Amino acid sequence: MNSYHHGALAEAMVDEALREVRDVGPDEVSLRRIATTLGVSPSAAYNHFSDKDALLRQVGQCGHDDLDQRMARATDAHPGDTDAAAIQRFRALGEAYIAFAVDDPNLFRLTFGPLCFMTMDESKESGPFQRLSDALDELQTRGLLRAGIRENLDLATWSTVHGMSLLILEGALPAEASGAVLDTIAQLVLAHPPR
Amino acid sequence: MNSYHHGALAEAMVDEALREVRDVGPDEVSLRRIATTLGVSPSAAYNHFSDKDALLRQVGQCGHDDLDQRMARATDAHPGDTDAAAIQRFRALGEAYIAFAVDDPNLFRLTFGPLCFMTMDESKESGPFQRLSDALDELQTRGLLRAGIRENLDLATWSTVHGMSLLILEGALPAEASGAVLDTIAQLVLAHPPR
DNA sequence: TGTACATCAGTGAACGCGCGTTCACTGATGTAC
DNA sequence: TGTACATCAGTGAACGCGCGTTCACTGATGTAC
Repeated sequence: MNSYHHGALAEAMVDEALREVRDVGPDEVSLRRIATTLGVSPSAAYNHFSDKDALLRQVGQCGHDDLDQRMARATDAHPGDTDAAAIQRFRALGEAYIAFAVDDPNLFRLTFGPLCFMTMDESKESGPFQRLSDALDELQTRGLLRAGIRENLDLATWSTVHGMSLLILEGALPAEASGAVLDTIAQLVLAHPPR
Repeated sequence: MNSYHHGALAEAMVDEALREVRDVGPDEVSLRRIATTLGVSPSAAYNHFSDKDALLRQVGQCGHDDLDQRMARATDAHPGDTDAAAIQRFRALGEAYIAFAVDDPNLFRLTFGPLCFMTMDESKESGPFQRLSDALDELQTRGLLRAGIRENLDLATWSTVHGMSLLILEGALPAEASGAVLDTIAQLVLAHPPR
C-alpha cells in the first residue's frame, strides 16, 4: 500500500513492456521509459530482471502463452467425434495462428524473433506446435489424410502457417487471402477434400 | 583519383552497409561507423542518400536481387523439356530460397523485413514469387499437379518456403530437415508423386 | 587556350538525444527471541 | 508485546556511450565562351 515499495513491480513492468512492444515494436522498447511510466527509478528493474533482454523474454513468453490459448479455444470451438469436426479443428488452428499474428503483430514478431526463439525440442513438449501435430494425428487416425504424407507434415504445415503470417505482416500478402490459402492446404492434405 | 572526392561513395556505402548488415544485423547498422570505415565524414552520406533508411532499403534490394539470381540459377541447373525436369526445377526453387536464408540470414531478414517489404502486386511483375508461380504453371500445363489445386498454390508454397526459412533461422527447425519437408511438399502437390 | 563560374561532393563541428547499467545508499518490512 | 536486526525493494546520481542529422563551409571538377 505504501508508495515506497511498489508491491508488484515485476508484473507491472512486464505489463508495461507488453504495452510498449505492441505500441512501438520489440526493438524500440525502453527500460527507462517503462520505469518512468510506472513512477519508479530507472534502476528499480534490476531487482527483478537481470537485464532488459530478460524482461523482453518474459513478454515473449506472454505471446507464446496467448497463442497457445487461442489455439486451445480454436479446438474447443469445434467439438465432436466426427470426421467433419476433426477437419474443422485442424483448420481452426491455422486460423488462430494467423489471427494472433494479425491482431498482435509486434508481439508475434517478438515471440518468434531471435530473442525468444525456442528450439523445436522444447516446443514439442506442448504448445502450438504440439497442438498442430495432434490435430494431424487425429486426421491420420481417422484415415482422412492422403497416404504416406504424415511424416514431416507437421513441420510443413507449421511452416506454411508461419510464413503466411509473416507475409501478411510484411504487406506481401493481403490478410483476406488467408482463408483461401487455408482452403488450399486442406485440399492438399486431405485424401477426399470436401468440395 | 584525388582523395577529396571519393568517386564512387554511394556504391561504396552500399557495399559497406551490406557488410555491416551481414555482420551485426539490420538493426545494428551505423551510418557513422560506415562513414568512418570508408574514411569519410559522417555527413557525406547525405549527398547520396536522403537518410539511413534509404541506404538500408538499397541494401535490401541487393538481397532481393541476389535471391532472384539464385533462383534463376536453380532453374537453369535443371534444363530439359521433360516432366522430371519440371519437377526438379520446382524443387530447386524452394531449395534456393532456403539456401539464401541459411547462407545470408541477416540479409534475408532485411530483405523481407518491414523496411523493405514489397507488396505482392509489385513482386508479381517479376522476381522470386513470379519464378515460383511460373514453375507451378509449368507443372499444371504438364498435368502433373493434383486436380483443382492450382489456385492459391503459389501463395501457399511461397508461404511454406518462407516460413521454413524463418523457422530455421530462429533455430526452431534444423536446417537438415528442409530437404525432407520439401519432399513432403512435392508429395502433396503432385498427382503421382515419384516414390 | 585560358578563364570565370556554377555545380558537385566532400569537411568538421555541433545539436540534441536517449539509452542500459552500476553504485552506494536508504526506507520499509518481517522475523527471532 | 517489544525490540534488534537481516533482508528486500526501492532511490538518484553518474558513467560512458553512440547515434542520426543539420549547417555553414570549401576543395575539386567540368563547362561555356
